[in-house]
Formats: sequence, C-alpha cells, structure tokens
Amino acid sequence: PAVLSIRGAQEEEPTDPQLMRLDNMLLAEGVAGPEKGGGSAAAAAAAAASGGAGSDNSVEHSDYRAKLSQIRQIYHTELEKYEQACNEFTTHVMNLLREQSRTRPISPKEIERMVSIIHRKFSSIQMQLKQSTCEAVMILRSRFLDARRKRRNFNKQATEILNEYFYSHLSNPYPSEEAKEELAKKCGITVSQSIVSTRDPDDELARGSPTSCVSNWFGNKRIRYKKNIGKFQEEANIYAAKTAVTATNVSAHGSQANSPSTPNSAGSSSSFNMSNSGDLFMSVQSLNGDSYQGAQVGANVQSQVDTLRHVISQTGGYSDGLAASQMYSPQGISANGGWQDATTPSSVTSPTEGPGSVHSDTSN
DNA sequence: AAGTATGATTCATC
DNA sequence: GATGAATCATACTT
Repeated sequence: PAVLSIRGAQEEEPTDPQLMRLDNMLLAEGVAGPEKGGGSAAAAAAAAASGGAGSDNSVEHSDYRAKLSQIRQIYHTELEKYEQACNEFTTHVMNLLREQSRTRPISPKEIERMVSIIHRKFSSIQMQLKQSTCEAVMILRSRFLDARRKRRNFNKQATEILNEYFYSHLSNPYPSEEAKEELAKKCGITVSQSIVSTRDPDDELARGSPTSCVSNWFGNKRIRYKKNIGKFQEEANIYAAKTAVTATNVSAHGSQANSPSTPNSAGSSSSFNMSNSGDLFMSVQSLNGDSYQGAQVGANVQSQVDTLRHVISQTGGYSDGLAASQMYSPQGISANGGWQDATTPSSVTSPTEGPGSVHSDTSN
C-alpha cells in the first residue's frame, strides 16, 4: 500500500506542453501515427509511401526507415504493455479495496483517488517512454540523415531538374515558395535529403524541409554562376537547348509550326523562326525594363525567352565565340541582368580577368 | 594527397 | 526575412 504514495510525481495536466511537444514530434516522425501493423515489410512499404514521381534514390533512406519502424514497433509494444499493466494494477488495487471494504468502510471518493493516483503514475511512465523514444529518433536522425554537416550530393536527375529551372529562369532565378516545393517534389528531395537547414525555419523540430534544400541550391548556384559565368556557359547551353525543345513545342502550338527542314539533331530547336523569336524577345525585353517583372504573363513568357535566348545566340553567333559569351551573360542582355538590383557596378561581364574581381579563378 | 565540386552554415545587408 | 558573400566540411576527381 505504501507504494502508492507517490504524490505529485509531476503535474500532469492534459494540456501539458511538454507532453504535447513529444506527441507532436512522435506524430511528425510517423512513430505515433496511425500505422498499419505491417511491421515486417515496413521498409518496402515505406518506399511506396511517398507516392509521387517514382525516383527514390534512397538506399540509406530505406535503412533509416527500417530503423525508424523498429523504434515505432518498440514504442507501441511498450505502450501497450504499460496500458495493460496499468489496467491490471488498477483492478488489483480495486480488488484489494473491495476486500478491505468488508472490514472497514471505504468511500467512493477514496477509490477514485486511488485510481487517479495510479493513472497519474502510469501516464508519467508513459511520458518517459515517449521521451526516450523521441531521443532515440533524434539520435537516429543525427546518425543517419542529419549527420551534422555531412554532405550528400543530389542525384543526377535532381540536379538536372534544378539546372533546367535555373537556366530557363536565368533572368530571374528566384523560385517562389511554390516553385521550390514543386522542384523539391520533382527532384525527389524528401526529408532524407536534408534535415538541417537554416533557410527554412519551419519549425523547431520539423526544420529542414526539402524547400530549404532547393533554396540552398539556388543560393549557391546564383552566386557561383555569377562569380564565374564563363565556367557555366557550357552547362547553360546544354540546359538551354534541352528546355528550348519543350519551349518551342509549346509555342509552336500557337503559331505556325511549319518547319519541314532539320529533321533531327540539335538543330531541331532551330526550327523556330528567328524573326518570331526576335519579336518575342524584344517585346519581353521592353516589358522587363519596366516594373512588369512580377506580372504572371511576363514571367511566363520570360522563362521561354530565357531559353530561347541561348538558342538564338547559339545558332546566330556560332562562329563567334566572343559574341556568344556576351550573349550568355545576363549582364550583356537584360537590364535586369544583375539580379536583385539593376546596379551592376563593375564589369563582371568579361570572361577574361576583370580588374577588381579576381578571386579564385583557375580558368585560362 | 592535392585539387575541385558542391551542399550547408554563418554573417552582413538591404 | 530573404539574399549575397564568405566559409565550412564533405564528396568526388586527379
């Protein structure tokens, strides 16, 4: 009987913030969520859980999932065990009380008190379980995915998609939140790809969303592209040509699609009329000059123009490498080439060493 | 092992 | 608060 006098192990309010936090995290991690008790084949099912475009590069990811499901199983088992124990103990105490009630009067209030004490005790144990489970998950995360600053390269497809977007929005490579989400989904960047990230403080615990991954990528890309445009020209051409195919396909719908010549090869993009593209380019340029940037239509067309710009310069100035390089550089073309702000103080345009901006240039 | 590429982090700035 | 710039730390290449 003396065992029950624990008295205020912890103030256990139903709305205990600590408990709420734990519960939330467990839920977020899929530990406490409504999970079918597959268990054994959980790892395989985990891969299909994402459901989106099928490309889960995750080998380690599945490993992580396996461990996680292991934790979940333990958690549920323990939880059940505790519950059962709680019930058993309660009935046991009730029996004792009932027996005692033969020798002395026992008020219902006393019984109630006993029960509540028992429940409180067990819920405190439960919380401990939750806490240690959370800890385990945290450790797992840091061990497998988080790994502090362990860098994990994106797979080829992901970088391709990102590059595609980047070079088709060269004049304004600042994807919106929505676009970032879209890209992240397309790239198959899940939580596994990045757990830690500053650029998206979603939540204390749930930080490291895929979108911040994308943000990082674009941040790095922008700065590195700008830093040494010459180095990226080749890449730019590749992706410009790649997206130009779709761009021409799209625009071919509206205009006449008469292009009997050039059956295939890289020249397929050259089926696009120069005059046409020129008009489009010019018009958008003028729009771009004003504060029309934000307009949806403008942006939409702009993305096509960005890719077309490369194709144009590629086909037009093929013989002249210097002209091409000027065409590629955003500074050379659009008033907005500097990104973010039109003020382009020094000359970054020239691929050759500029006077002031010599950094870690190994080319040439 | 040295050099490079690249994702993430930190800090200053607008 | 998002971005640029510098930096860190690791992955990849030579």
